[in-house]
Amino acid sequence: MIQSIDRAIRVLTALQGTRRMSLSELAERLDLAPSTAHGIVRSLVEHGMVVQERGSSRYQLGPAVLRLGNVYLDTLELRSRAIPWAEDLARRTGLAVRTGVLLIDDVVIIHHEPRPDGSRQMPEVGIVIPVHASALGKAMLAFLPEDEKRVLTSGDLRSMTGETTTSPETLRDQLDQIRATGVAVEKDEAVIGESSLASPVFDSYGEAVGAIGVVVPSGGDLKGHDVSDLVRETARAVSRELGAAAWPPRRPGQ
Amino acid sequence: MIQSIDRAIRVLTALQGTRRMSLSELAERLDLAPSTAHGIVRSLVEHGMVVQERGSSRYQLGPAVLRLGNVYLDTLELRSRAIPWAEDLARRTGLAVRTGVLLIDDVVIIHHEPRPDGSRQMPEVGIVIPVHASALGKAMLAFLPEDEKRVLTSGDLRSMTGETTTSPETLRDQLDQIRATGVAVEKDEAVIGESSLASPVFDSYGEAVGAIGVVVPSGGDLKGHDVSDLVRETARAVSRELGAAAWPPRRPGQ
DNA sequence: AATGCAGTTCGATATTGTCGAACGTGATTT
DNA sequence: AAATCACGTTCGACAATATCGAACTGCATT
Repeated sequence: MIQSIDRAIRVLTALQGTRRMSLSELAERLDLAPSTAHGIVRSLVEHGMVVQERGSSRYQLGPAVLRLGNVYLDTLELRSRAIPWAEDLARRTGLAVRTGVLLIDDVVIIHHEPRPDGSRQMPEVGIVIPVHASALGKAMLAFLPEDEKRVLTSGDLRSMTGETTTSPETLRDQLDQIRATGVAVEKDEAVIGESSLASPVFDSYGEAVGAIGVVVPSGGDLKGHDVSDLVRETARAVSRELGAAAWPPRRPGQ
Repeated sequence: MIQSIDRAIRVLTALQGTRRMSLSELAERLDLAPSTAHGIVRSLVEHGMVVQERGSSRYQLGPAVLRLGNVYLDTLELRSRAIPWAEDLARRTGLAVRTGVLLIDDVVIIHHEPRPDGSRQMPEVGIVIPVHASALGKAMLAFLPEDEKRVLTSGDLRSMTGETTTSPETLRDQLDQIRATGVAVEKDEAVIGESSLASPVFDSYGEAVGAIGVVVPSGGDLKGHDVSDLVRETARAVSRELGAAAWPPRRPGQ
C-alpha cells in the first residue's frame, strides 16, 4: 500500500465524515505534520477532489468526486439489471426499494426506487449503512465465504439505534437463518421507525455481488407474508440476468 | 504536487473515461511501468475506490467513489439553495433545469430538475460537459477574472457536435455578449437537438460559483422572450441567498 | 498596536515509491 | 496435447521523492 495514496484517501474519507475541516484538524486526525497534510491536500485540490471554501480556510470535497461517482453507477451492470425489477417490486409492494453493494464494512446504496405514492422522498443513492445494521448487508454477509469473519471478529459492531445487533454471536445466528430462508430482515437497527427486508444477488461465479430489498415503515403491516417472497423472487430474477446458475448458489465460494 | 497522488488520480480519471481497463492499458496510458501502475491500483483497490471485476482482470471504479460523491452534494450550499428555485423555474417554463459548477475545463451538473411533464428522464447529476460547449460553462466563464484565459488559450476546444464553438475568438465575443445580457446561450453545441440558456450564480465575494439554466429542445419554441428573463431572475435570486451583494457583481474579482 | 494562531513555504534527510527483472498463471496456437 | 505467449503480479535495490521541522506570512484577537 503506497503511503501517500493511503493518506490522500484518508483525507477524503475524513472530509466525507466531517464535511468541512481545517488543515490543522485534518493533520491532527491523520496524525501528520501540518506541512505533510498540506502537501496532500494541495494535490487533491489541484484535481478538484477537494476545494477550499473562499474566505474561511476550511476544506471540503470537490466536484471531481461527483463525476467519479456518476461514472461508477453507469458502469455497474448490477444496477442496470436491477432497475427494472426494482420498479416492479416497488409497484407491487407499495414500498421503497433499495439495491446495494458492499464497501468494506458498509453497504452503499446504488439504486433507490422511491415509494410509489407520489410523495417527495430523499434520494438515497450513495448513502452508506453499516453491514450489520442493514438487511442488505446481512443478506450479502450470509453468503460470503471467508470475509464475513473479518467483520464479525473486527470487534465493535457500532450501535446505531437501541435495536442494532452488536453481538457477533447474535449476528452469526441471524446469518444462519438468512442462509436458510434467503431473506434477511432488520427492524429499527439502522434508523428508528424503519425496517427492511433484503435478499442477496449473485453473479455467474456464485458470488454475492449485491443485495436488493424493501424498506418498511415499522408501523406499517406487511400484507401477509407476500413481501418476503417477492423480495426473494426479485433477487433471484436479477441474479439470473447476471448469469447466476443457481439461487442460492450450491457452494458459496469457499 | 505529490507524484503518487497525482498518478492515483490520473488512474481514476482514466477509468472514468474508459470504464474498464486492464493493468497494462492503464500503465501505457499513464506512461508507467506495469509494476508501478500495479502498486497504485492496489492502493486504490484496498480502499474500494477501484475494483477488479471477477474473472477478467480488468479494473473499474469502485463503490467508495459513489459515497464521496453523495457527501459532496450534501455539503454544497449552492445546491440546497438552488433546488427550490430550480423547481420553480421548471414549473414556470415547462423545461428541465440544470445547476452546475466548474471543474477544470468542464461543468459538472450538481442538480437536475426534470421537465415537469411526468415523463421518465435520465438523471443528469454528475455528468460533465465541456465549458465551451455549454451555456452553464459560458455563463461562469464570462465572469471569471483570469482563469478564463487559461481555457481560451489552452489550445483545442474539443468539438462535440458540428455546432460546437471551437474558435477562441468566437468564444471571447460570446463572453462579451454574456457579460452584457447576463444570460448565456448555446444551440446544439454539446448535444444535437438540445440547446440551453443559463445565468451565473455569485457568492458573497462576487465570485461566479455556479450557474443555473434551462434545457430547450431545439425544435421547441421559447414562449416569447420570457425564458431568458426567468433564467436571469432565478440566478439572481439564488445569488442573493448566497449572500451576493449585487448581480452582476460590480468588478468581477480582478 | 502587539500578540498569538493557523496556513503556507522552504530546505535537508532518510524514508519510500519506483523500476527492472523474475515468477506464476491462464489463454491461445501449432 | 504441448508449448508458447501475454498478462498480472511479486520481489529487491536504487535513487528519487515525500516527509518533517523550522521559518514566514497573513489574519484575527486582545
